[in-house]
Parts: sequence; structure tokens; C-alpha cells
Amino acid sequence: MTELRRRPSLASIAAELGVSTATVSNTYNRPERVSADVRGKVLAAAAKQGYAGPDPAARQLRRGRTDTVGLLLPAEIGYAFRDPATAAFLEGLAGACAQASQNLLLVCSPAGDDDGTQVAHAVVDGFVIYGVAADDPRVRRVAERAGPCVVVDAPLEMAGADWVGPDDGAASRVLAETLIASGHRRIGVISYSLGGSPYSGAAESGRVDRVPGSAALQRIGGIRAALSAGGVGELPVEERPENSAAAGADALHALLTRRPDLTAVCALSDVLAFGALTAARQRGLRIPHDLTVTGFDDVPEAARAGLTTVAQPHIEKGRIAGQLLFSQGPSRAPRRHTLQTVLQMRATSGPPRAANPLH
Amino acid sequence: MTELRRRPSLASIAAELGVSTATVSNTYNRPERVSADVRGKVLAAAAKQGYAGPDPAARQLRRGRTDTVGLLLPAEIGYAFRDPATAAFLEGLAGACAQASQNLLLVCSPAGDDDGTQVAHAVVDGFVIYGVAADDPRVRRVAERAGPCVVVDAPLEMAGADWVGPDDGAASRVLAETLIASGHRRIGVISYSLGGSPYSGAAESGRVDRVPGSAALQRIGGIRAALSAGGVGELPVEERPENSAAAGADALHALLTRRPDLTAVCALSDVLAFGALTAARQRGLRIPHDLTVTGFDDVPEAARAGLTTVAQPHIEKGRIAGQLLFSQGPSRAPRRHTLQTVLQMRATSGPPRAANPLH
DNA sequence: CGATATTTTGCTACCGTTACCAGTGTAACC
DNA sequence: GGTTACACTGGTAACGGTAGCAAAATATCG
Repeated sequence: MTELRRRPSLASIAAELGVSTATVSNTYNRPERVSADVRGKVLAAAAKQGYAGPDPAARQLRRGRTDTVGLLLPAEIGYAFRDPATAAFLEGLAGACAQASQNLLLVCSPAGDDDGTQVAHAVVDGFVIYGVAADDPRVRRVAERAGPCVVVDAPLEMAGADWVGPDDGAASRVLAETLIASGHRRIGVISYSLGGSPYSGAAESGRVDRVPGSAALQRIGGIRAALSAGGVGELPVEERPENSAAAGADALHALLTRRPDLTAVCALSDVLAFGALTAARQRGLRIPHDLTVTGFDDVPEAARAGLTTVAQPHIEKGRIAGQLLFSQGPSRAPRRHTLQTVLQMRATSGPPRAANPLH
Repeated sequence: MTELRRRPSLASIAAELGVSTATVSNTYNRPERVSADVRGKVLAAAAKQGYAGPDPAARQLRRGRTDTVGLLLPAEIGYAFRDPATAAFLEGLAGACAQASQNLLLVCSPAGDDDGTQVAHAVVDGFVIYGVAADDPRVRRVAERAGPCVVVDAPLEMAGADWVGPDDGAASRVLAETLIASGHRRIGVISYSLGGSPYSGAAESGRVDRVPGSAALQRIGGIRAALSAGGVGELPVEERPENSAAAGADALHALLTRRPDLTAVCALSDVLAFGALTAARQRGLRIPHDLTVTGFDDVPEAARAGLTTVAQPHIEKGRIAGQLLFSQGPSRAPRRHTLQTVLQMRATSGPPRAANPLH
């Protein structure tokens, strides 16, 4: 008799009870506006029909609000979970979301098809963009969408977007200045992707001199600034498309093969630095006697490994990104929150093997 | 003149051009059905009005499909990003989602308020439940919702849900048998939360003898089975509410204080084992001479630390969870996918310090 | 040139809720 | 008894789109 089973809805249970859909809706959304009697009946009928509460999609359309935050990560999404710095950021962001009763939507872009379809389809109120290079096509899709946006780390120009991150340039500059002060003159850099199409090899100046579209370029800029202030010459950069220990190891070999005279290598992330350390030891180099190696991020493992690195508060970064997003009004001036960084001098750095006699 | 600015919509750009909303919709969803001429005009008008494409919420309501996967994690969500095993799982799952052009929604439950509101509001087609204990109230909310579901690791009974995980009981049993074979008789366990309300201390039998509602209980069951098969007596268990190195260290101290005669300690996760190793060394114990320590998971750090542990394929686990979810038909028998585990004997295990003279 | 095939475009029901406001019924008060 | 107040409940118009098919426009063909 029951007409052929459709999915239950507000209407179907309203019909069964002979009340209005509005009453059923109120039972779920403002229980205090419905008498205990009716509420009980509604809940009973719902249980009977197997109705689990208002359909989230319809509710969102109607309310114009999703209570969900979108998160845009670097294209190869697995990376986000391999990198301890990103993981810590996620921890902070997820915590902020939980506190604000928001869910967190990870935008998963299939390889290649990066026209931003996934961004366009994401049902979210706003976006957090983490570690994505300025030229990523998905960024444009985010900008087109209405709604608040927070950019993390990357130096993106986005109208109305808030920003949180460290001062990458300044922090790197301090690091390089410290190395120079301790006598280093021949310094090299190992970098993850500088943006644009994936590239592996020596980063010629064409790649490095662009307008900074990524934190990596800013860090390189900081190191260069220190070098030229110290009257030291050019800066070899070895780039790898990904941020992994394997890439770091590989890059160190390539860099030292090309420039055997380097006394210090600055990796632009701790993960790269770990790989570089492994590779250096494999080459029989003593750290830091034969080679100084530094990282960036100060992930938990860095302390254990005694890595000299630049510390930044990752969890806090995530929390602040969330707070900025949730506190955005309809239209205000973009805010920038610069995070404190601390240079952590540890065991992988020291004076160069052949200290400059002038010092 | 332009009537007071509303948000642009299909209708508003259709009105501007004098075409139908259907045509505008087709421009976005089936471009090949619209002449290049009209398509161009639509896109131009859209750009002019600042329209970024069909509203995702409306589209979802209409299509009855969200192309989004929900992920339910243990209540304290930060944990998911601190634990390398979970991170690897996420990597696999996110990869599967990307391949299937699905986004991934992390359900972030605010502390305390675990009535499952966030689950009910999640706009998803299906759910993956990872490492959640059977008695978590949010699990019920998932079960009530229509749509496919995959349970990972935990021994939940959920109608129609697929399952993927290792055979925790069997794997632990093999581990314990190996320890017994090498002479150990007095073995202890360090566990993360066994489910139920948070508890810290010696897990009396009331907690351990329950019907298994978590992987931890299954692992303990496996160890016990090996012990009783080997004629060895009871099994002290030290429980901590969370899965962290600090908890592992703390638990080891408590366990050895209570039972100084133990020759082997099985931590139910690598993370706990790392903490236990630190604590053991702090107590002046030589590993494995004075104490054998084992883990579970074989996270990347385990190999570096030389930890004896049970390996399971985390990334694959995530990938399979995704594939199971995406391949669920309207109604079929639940599938179970058991993952291969491998006992990795490394440097933290060996014969007990005072080998039984009978051997 | 009429008829048929092939593109293009438009019509029109919903999708399942919720916000707003208007009712109705009961209790309290003068 | 007649108001006024209060507590519930109901009506209904959106929210912004999409699918499927009908209609119109254009192209193809003998």
C-alpha cells in the first residue's frame, strides 16, 4: 500500500502524521518551538521510515551556508601527508574547524586535469590555500568563487584574501647571514619546486629571478640578499620537483658534483635536508666539519636529528588560518598575520672546513 | 538601472542574454551541446557578472550526488596528523579520491559535543570510518544515513558496510608466538585507548575481556591466545587514552614499576613503542638485552629506529578503502578485504636476559 | 523544392529544505 | 465576557540547478 518506496523526506513524514513540513523541520532545527508531544511523534515516524534528519544538500541550498571549509593543497596531494610540516598545519587547522563546528573539505585534484573542476564543485563557504604556487590554475578558480579566503605561506596576490605565514625572506636572510658570519662563502641551495612546470636540475637564473610566486623563491631571495650584502657572489640552486628526502639526497649529489667547493648547503625544507644529510654521509663527508647543512621548518624530527633549521609554528599557523577565515566579515581590508620564526642552531652547522684566513 | 545587485545565477545571465537557463546550464555541463557562438556569449556574460559557474549546493541537490567522500576519524582529530600510520592511510585514500574525481571531507567533531551533528550535516555520498571505536556515537549517525560505507581496521558490525584491515588478532599472535619461541615468558602490553571513556592505568580484565570493539582489543586477544597456547599465564596491560610517544614512555614506566620482571613489552603501535624505547633507555635498560620492545604498524621511522614490529600496507589500505567505497553497488553482500601483514624482526627484540634454562 | 536528418535551444517539472509570517488555540488578566 | 499574551503549528515561496524531451532552426539529400 505504501506507495513505491522513495527516500523518506520531511514531506513524507509530515504526510504520515498529518502535520506540516515546517513542523517536522522545526523538530530538528529548533526543537524548543515544537511541543514535546509532537516532537516525539515526529521522531517516532522518522525512525519508522528510516529518516536520518534533514538532507544536508537541501539544507545548504536553502540556508546559503555550508559550514564547511575548503582546503587547497599542492597538486600531488599525497605529499601533504608525507610532509610533517604540512601535517602539523593540518592539525592546527582541523582543530580550529572542530572548535567552530565546521567540517574540512580536502580538494583532491586528479593528476593532469587541473582545470580546477574539483574546486568549482566543492561545497564550501570559504577556502584556505596552503603551499600552492601562484600560477596554479586552481587558485584562479578559488578567486572567482565568492566567499572568504585565506592564503598560507605563498605570496599570492588575491583580492580580499587574508594571509598568514612567516617572513620567509627575512628568516632565510638571517640564516644566511649567520652562515656568512661564521665564515662560509660558498653556499648552495637545494629547493623543492619553484613553481611552474615540474623541473629537475640546476635552476638557471630565468627560474629564480621571476617575481616570487612561492615561498621557495622568497627564501632564495633572502639568502641572495645576505650574500650580496656580504659581498659574496652567485648562488647555485638545485631544484627538484618534489619535497622529499629522496629528492634532497639526489639534489645534494648533483649540487656537489657541479660545485665540489661548497662549504654549506641550505635546503629549503627539513625534509630535503634529511635527504641531503644522508647523501652527504654517504659521500663520506663529516657534518658539519666538511659540510654545513641547514633546513627550514623545524619539524619534530629536526631536533632529534640535530638539524640546524628555521623554526616556525606550524600548528599555530593552521589555527590562525582557520580563525582568520571564520572571522572574515562581508568586506574588509585584507589582514596579514606574520608568524615569528626562530633560527635553531644545532649540530649540522659549523664553521667551514677551511676557514677564511682573513677572519 | 541594473536591479539591486543579487548574486549572479544561471537565471541572471540567461536573462541578460535572452536565452534559457537550460542553455546556460548546458554551457557548463555539456558544452558540446551548445553552439560555440552561444557558449562564447554565455561565458562573456558570466565573466561580466562575476558568475563563477553553477552553485555547487544547488547542483548537488538537483543531481542527488555530491562526489564527496566523508571521512570519520578518531574524535581528537589532531591525532590523525600526528600518527604516521594514519597519515599514510590518508595519502592512499586521498589518492584514490583524486583518481575518482571525488573530494574528501574530514568530519571535525568539536570536543564533547559528539552527538554526531557534524556527521549529520556532512554533504557526502558515503563514509569511510577509520580507527573509530564501535561505541563512538558518531558511528550510529553514519549508519543511519543512507549511502555506502567502508570500515577500516575497527571490528564494527555495520549492515552493508565493507571492511578493510589487517587480521589484527592473527598478526599479534604470530608476534607473541615468536617472542615465546625465543624464550620470553613474562610479557606486557602497552596500549592506546581500548575504547569507551578515556582511561589511563592498568587495564583490569573488565576492560580487556569485552567484546572486541577496537583493533587494540583484537591485538591483545591475539597475544593472549599465543600465551595461553604456550602455557604462559596472565598478560598485564597498561592503557593510555592516546596514541603518542609520550604516552608510550609513561606507560612503560608504569608497567615496569608494577611488573619489574617483564622481559618483553609489546606496544600496540609504533608510536607508543618509540616512547617506550626512550623510557627504557632512560631507565638504563639495554635493548634488547634487558628488554625486548615491539611495535605495530611499521611506520617509516620504525626501520630507521630498528624497531621490531608488524608491518601492514597503510597507503594501500587507504587506496582500497576508496576503491571499495566507489565500487559499491546499490545493494550487495558486504565485502571484507584482509591486508597482508609481515612480522619485521629488527634490533629491538632478542632472547630474554635470563633465558629459561629448560631451553 | 519538399522531405528528412541533424544540430541547437527552450520548457518544465521537480530536488528537499527553511525563513518568514500568518494563523489557531489556550491561558491569564481586567 | 472580552482582551491580550503566549505557545504552537501551518502555508508557501523561494534557494539555484539539471534532466529529459519537445520544439525550432539549420543542414543534407534525392
